[in-house]
Amino acid sequence: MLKPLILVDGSSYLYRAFHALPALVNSKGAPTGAIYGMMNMLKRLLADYQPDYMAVVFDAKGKTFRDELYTEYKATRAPMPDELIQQIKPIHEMIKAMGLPLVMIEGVEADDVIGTLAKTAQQQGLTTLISTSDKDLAQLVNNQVSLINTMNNTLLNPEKVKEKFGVPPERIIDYLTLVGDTSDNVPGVPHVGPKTAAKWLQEYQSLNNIIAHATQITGKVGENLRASLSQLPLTKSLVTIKCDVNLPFNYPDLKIKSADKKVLIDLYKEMEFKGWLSELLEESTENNTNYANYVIITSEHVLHAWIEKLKQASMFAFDTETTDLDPIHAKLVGVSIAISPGHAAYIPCGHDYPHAPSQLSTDTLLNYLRPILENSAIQKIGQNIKYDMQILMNYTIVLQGVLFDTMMESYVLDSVSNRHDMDTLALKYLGWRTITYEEVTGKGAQQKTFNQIDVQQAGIYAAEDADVTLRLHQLLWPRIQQEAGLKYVFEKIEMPLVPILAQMEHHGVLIDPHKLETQGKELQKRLHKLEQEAFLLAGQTFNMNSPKQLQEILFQKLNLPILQKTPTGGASTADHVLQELALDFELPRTIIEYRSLSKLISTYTNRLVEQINPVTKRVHTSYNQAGTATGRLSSSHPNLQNIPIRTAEGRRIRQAFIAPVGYKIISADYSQIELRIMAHLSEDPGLLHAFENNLDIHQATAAEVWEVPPNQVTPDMRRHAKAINFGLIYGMSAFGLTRQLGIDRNSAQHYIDRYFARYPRVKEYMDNARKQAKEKGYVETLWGRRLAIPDILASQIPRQKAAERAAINAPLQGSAADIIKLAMIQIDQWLHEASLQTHMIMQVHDELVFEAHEKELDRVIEGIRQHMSHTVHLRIPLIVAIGVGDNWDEASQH
DNA sequence: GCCCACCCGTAC
DNA sequence: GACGTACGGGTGGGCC
Repeated sequence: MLKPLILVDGSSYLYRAFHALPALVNSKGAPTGAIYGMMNMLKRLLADYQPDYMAVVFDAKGKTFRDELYTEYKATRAPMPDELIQQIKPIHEMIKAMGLPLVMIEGVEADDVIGTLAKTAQQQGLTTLISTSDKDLAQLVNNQVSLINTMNNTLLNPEKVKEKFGVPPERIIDYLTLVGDTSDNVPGVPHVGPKTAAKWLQEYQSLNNIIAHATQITGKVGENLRASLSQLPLTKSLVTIKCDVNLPFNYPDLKIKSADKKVLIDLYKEMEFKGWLSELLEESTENNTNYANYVIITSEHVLHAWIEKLKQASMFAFDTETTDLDPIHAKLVGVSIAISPGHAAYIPCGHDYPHAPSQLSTDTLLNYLRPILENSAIQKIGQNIKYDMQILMNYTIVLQGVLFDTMMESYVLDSVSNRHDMDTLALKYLGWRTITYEEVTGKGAQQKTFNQIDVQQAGIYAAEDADVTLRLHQLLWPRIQQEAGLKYVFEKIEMPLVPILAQMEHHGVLIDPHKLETQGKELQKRLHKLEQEAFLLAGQTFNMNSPKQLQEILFQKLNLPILQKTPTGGASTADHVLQELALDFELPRTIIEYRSLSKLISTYTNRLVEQINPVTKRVHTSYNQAGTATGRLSSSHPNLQNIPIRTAEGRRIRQAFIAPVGYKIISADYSQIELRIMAHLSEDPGLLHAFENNLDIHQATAAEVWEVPPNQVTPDMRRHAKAINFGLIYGMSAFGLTRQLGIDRNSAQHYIDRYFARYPRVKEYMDNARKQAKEKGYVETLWGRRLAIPDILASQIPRQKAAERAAINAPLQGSAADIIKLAMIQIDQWLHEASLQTHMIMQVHDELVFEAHEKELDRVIEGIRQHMSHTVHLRIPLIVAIGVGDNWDEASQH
């Protein structure tokens, strides 16, 4: 069988690669993401089909026949982004260097070149595979021509075209004529989309026949069709791909030539595609690979030599390999180190599959490493080193001298991109595709733990991790050093916090499982009763946990009014909707109660007990230090930052967070910290005055907005003022306030106007935040942490508005995060220096929780208060509310 | 059985 | 679309 001719729609792929893939840049700042994506796709095609003939076709300059026919053709298309333009020349060079025929014909669109080539090939009896992501090309499909979408590996043959569009390939032109193409600014019949077009074509077979029966088609779309009749021929000629273009070459010119490796190597170097570069170098020199200088150490004398090297080195990168992602359960399997780029070693100590080679024992290894790891004068680099710190704690090693964590370097440079794992960073910054953990261990049911992995294979993987960590640091650290604010945040906030979080996670929080189990059983009973009640009211049984089924019962069966839709168009059953319905109906009331209990039981009572470590009797959360866009921490497994507090039933969960015998729980939280930061940043006299005098801020706000003396503020006024204050922090609109307070739009707007009249500098702050985001693309915290606001220039207005709200909120939330992090660092240092037996065990954004020894209670409370209040100095005081108790709930009552 | 989008609810 | 930042449970549909 002859190999197929492959035609690549280069232009469409370049666009898709550009938008779908992360925006890579090389160290000179040149964008390379689209090039990388395009090359990836071409390499896949070559590997999958091993073609002899191929053409990579791009649009070229010059007006086409479509521009002549229709002056508005592609008129609404946004100009090509600069980052993409810069990548076009390199990708053309790279394609040529690979030996692939590059086709660009002035005045002819890529589609028409592809159509013509496919037709010619067919006449010669060849099969053709067109690689594209553009659906318009489906019109070319027949028994000898199919489309392949290399992005998701889907093949479109005639049957698949029918399946996808509802019409066969020979009707695709008719279909496209009816639907039109908004991206090319080609008009179809208004309000006719894929569904209607397919329906009509099934009914009338062809466009011509539809036109002939246009008068029979009823409704608004029928009218639209009749109104469009005169313009349909134009649309048809615009969407029809020309298959008879004059081509200045012959089929043999499309033969793939051998690659020019020298040119390719230079290009890969320029783009910093290190993985492909090493592949090529490996091919040409056989032995020069990235991994050539990785060694596996299994003898004491070799290890000894490396230990000497480490003592000499000014810094090194290291990484631990273990049996478990969860550091509490993990056992050490090996350690890797890198002392200069490419110069790395793996020391296995815990591989235990059948016939594993002899290794150093964990004890021997750690005895050699301990003096190095505990020596703070020897600088270490890690990737997510909090994890490695905890592993070493399990072996009583206290890691010192960790100055750099590449995960935190990445986070400080760009807190908005939410991936800071090593594989992502290596690709983004080094163009290096690392061996992934899954590639080594497999996944799903067959996944092995690292101790079962072949030592040789593990060695390459592990040594690469250390090597890449070192290289990432060498690239990222200079970028941080250039910016004083980022340097401060990295050196004085994030890195000192790493060992503190490691210690908090390691220490854990004591939980009383019996309390939770008792509560769980009670809740289960009540839940069952509520369920029976609901079934009676609904007149049938259904799954109360399913919003979908619930929605059918409420709005279809019982015909209750639909008060709000979900973002995807369904009828919402969210709490506030049910609250409203509950005024008139009984079932929603039952559902509300069921939901709140069901939430408690599934997320808290049951799950929390399951997550207690059987050995320590504690839960060991994991704080993600690089997880939020604003600088806050997040917590998971379990999430200790969303334990209920608002309801009595919820607070029973907190009662299960207990102190061990001889200890008490202390809870200390900053009062109104974000509003205080708003006062500081805006320098608004009204706000400053309120906080300087430690007034009840919501009462003071109410007094200002309603122009009454503070002592005449009613509870309702205060409640409204509180909602306004919170709303402000979030950049809320009059609409939002309307919904929050259940008042009409005009009153809401009036409140907001009054507020800004009374606190004019707050308004100024907000305008400035928007302005800075627009000008610089980011806003900053008080300490110079940068918070990117990428959507601020988005074309969709709602996204832009959301970005503006984020720009207002981020400096407030982020500065508060900076403050509490600084406080944690100071308090931790003080607790150590004073040799106190008190442990910091949780952080909940504006609250710190401690386990304090009873005999030092008074001293610790006063110390915590002093440190938290005076960590930083703002224009107004920071007030800290502190409570003590046998459990977290008691400690939260101040 | 695994993965993911969606809806919903908890915290600050 | 309408109030910022998170994590996570259950459902239900798609995929292998």
